[in-house]
Amino acid sequence: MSRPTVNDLAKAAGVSLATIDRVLNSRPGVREQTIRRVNEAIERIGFVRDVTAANLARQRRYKFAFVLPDAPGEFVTLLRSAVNEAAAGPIVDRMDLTVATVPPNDPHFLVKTLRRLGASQIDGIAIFAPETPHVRDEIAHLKESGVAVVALVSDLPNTGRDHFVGIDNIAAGRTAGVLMGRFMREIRGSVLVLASSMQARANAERRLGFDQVMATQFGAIEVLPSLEGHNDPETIRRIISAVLDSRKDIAGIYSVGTGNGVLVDLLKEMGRDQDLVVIGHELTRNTRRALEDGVLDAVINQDTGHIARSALRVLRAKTDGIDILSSQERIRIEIIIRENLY
Amino acid sequence: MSRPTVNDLAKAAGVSLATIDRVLNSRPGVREQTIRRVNEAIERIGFVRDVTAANLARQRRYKFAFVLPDAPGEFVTLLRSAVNEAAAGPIVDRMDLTVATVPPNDPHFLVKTLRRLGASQIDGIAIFAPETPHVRDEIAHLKESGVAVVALVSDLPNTGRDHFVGIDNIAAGRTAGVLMGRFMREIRGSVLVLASSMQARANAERRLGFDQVMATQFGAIEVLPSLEGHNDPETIRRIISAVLDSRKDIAGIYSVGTGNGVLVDLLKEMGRDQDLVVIGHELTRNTRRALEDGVLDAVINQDTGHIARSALRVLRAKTDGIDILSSQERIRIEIIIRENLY
DNA sequence: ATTGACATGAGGTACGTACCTCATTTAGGA
DNA sequence: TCCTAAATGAGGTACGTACCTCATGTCAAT
Repeated sequence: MSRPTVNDLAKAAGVSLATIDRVLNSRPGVREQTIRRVNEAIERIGFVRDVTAANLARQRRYKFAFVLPDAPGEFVTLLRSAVNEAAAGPIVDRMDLTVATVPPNDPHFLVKTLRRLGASQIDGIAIFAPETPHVRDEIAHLKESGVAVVALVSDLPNTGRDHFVGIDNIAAGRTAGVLMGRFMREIRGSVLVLASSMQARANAERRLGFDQVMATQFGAIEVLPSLEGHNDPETIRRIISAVLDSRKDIAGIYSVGTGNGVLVDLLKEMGRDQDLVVIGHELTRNTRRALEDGVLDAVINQDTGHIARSALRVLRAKTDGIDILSSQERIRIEIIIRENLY
Repeated sequence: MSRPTVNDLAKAAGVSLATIDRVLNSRPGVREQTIRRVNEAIERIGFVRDVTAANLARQRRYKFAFVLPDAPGEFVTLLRSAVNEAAAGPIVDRMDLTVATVPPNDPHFLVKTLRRLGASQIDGIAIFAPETPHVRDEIAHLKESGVAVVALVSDLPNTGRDHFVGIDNIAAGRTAGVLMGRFMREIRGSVLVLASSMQARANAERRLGFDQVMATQFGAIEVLPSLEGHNDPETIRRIISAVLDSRKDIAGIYSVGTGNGVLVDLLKEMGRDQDLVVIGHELTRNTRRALEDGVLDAVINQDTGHIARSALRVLRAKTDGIDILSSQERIRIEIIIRENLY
């Protein structure tokens, strides 16, 4: 009934408390056969370390860091806010949390930041950055030092990171594609695709998923080549209005990334805010308003609050060597329309 | 920098540790002015009780119970599974969790169950049951005894419960309505509405939301009176096929509750599995398969895992007298199609 | 049998807080 | 001023575990 303690475990293994401590904390000076005996007793009586008591005894502070890009996009701002909100809640009990910002296209600076963090007795790092060979190497070093590493939003699949907290962007693009095709009354015409830059892996994956669905399920709709707005309002205005002016068959717009404020304003000015199917990503202040105004028909969202909390839970679990609850840590591809806004 | 302890607080308030203990734990024998002095010191130095250290000292076990209906529906089965899964995870540290089952239409048995739980030194109860005057009274008693009460899935708005963990079913119905209208290529014809029973408050609310949207945004679509299947496969088959046979203008089906297995099978048998827009609720094994097969076009879901964990977090927070993180505890109205299945 | 190195045990203190007992102080009334 | 009741302080033990020191035991080699 009651939870077995280290005293129970010592009795069960036939050793002293000091030996239990040595085995549990991998201290030197214990024979293999004694270690085996203790581990068997752990299985036998179902001993589970009381992590909160241990943290009290050792005055444990978990040192975690988020490494976020210093990018102009709204999503990063939202993510930073979410990290700050999580930092003010119960999840950070006994945690020291650092947020490090790196320029988005400077792998050298990123590596330097990771190195600095690695040298500061950090327990875990959540990284939102693209994968490069140097990043891969640095993460390998972190792993060797026993630092827990979580890839945030954008996976780092070849780095040996402990966990990925984010969505499958191909599936997100597919989701957008299905909604685009289903929301159109007639399967004809063309769809304009807007992205900040197709260099970003997430954007490329979303476009790929979108194309898959449009080609297989809505073949009579032509998906136009991606227009790159580079987060520049004037560029976005120029390229979008040029296409809308020259092609009369545009039936929908898929905005692959963030930065939807300019797009929404432009559609309103052109009087095209109610006749196109417009689908974007990420629930920001701009996309919220656009959903409410009916300019945006749906937003494919990943909840930054869930992402921030999940990263912290995973980092803590990895540091403590305990299991995570998979269903809790699976970030959803959320479809948001006006009626289910939250 | 470091977190103030009870020793720091004693110094700051100019009293002994024993007095601090008396004030913090509301023990008798402390003058009002001393209490005031301690509370001012708490504000001044930002003392926050270390709940985990206190729990260790007092060998605290939280005693929580879920009161669930013994109903034949899949959703309750899913919810029970979710509670069991949560019970196997880290969230139940120092918790004793009980699941009590009550017949769905027996308020008397429910009240008896609540009374029994209330008499067992329970700290908190999560209740999935309809609100009746007797239930209201019993919850009032529980509240008087300091028991935390969370309404689960179906709100108990006039009971003084501490928190509601669930979705707004009117908004869920509206969401279904928007998808129904948007997924139709032509705004005409009629929609068949299937419910287990319209007596259930959730079902009535969903139907209300659905009607609101259909009437205001898709007025040329006729929404038929609800058909009540009473969770009986034969009844469901009979009433659905009768309508589908007699009316050739049926363009969509809205299934308000659960129990979609029979509906899906029948549509397949009748060869109507690909030409209707079919929208249902709750992500169950049946609706998953139906989404994958293309019989169901969308499912409006509330994540039972999130609900179970949220209830436990809220009950624990209420018992400890600390704040909850609102954004974490807001249950989403999820739109699930095949591409964003999880 | 003796010695030395390694393994293990015993006992103590610490973490922040709860809770208990008994001694001391304080405040108010006669 | 004295007495009494109430308020407060002082000190100790407990929770489960970490971590330290030093004493004791074990084993292998000489």
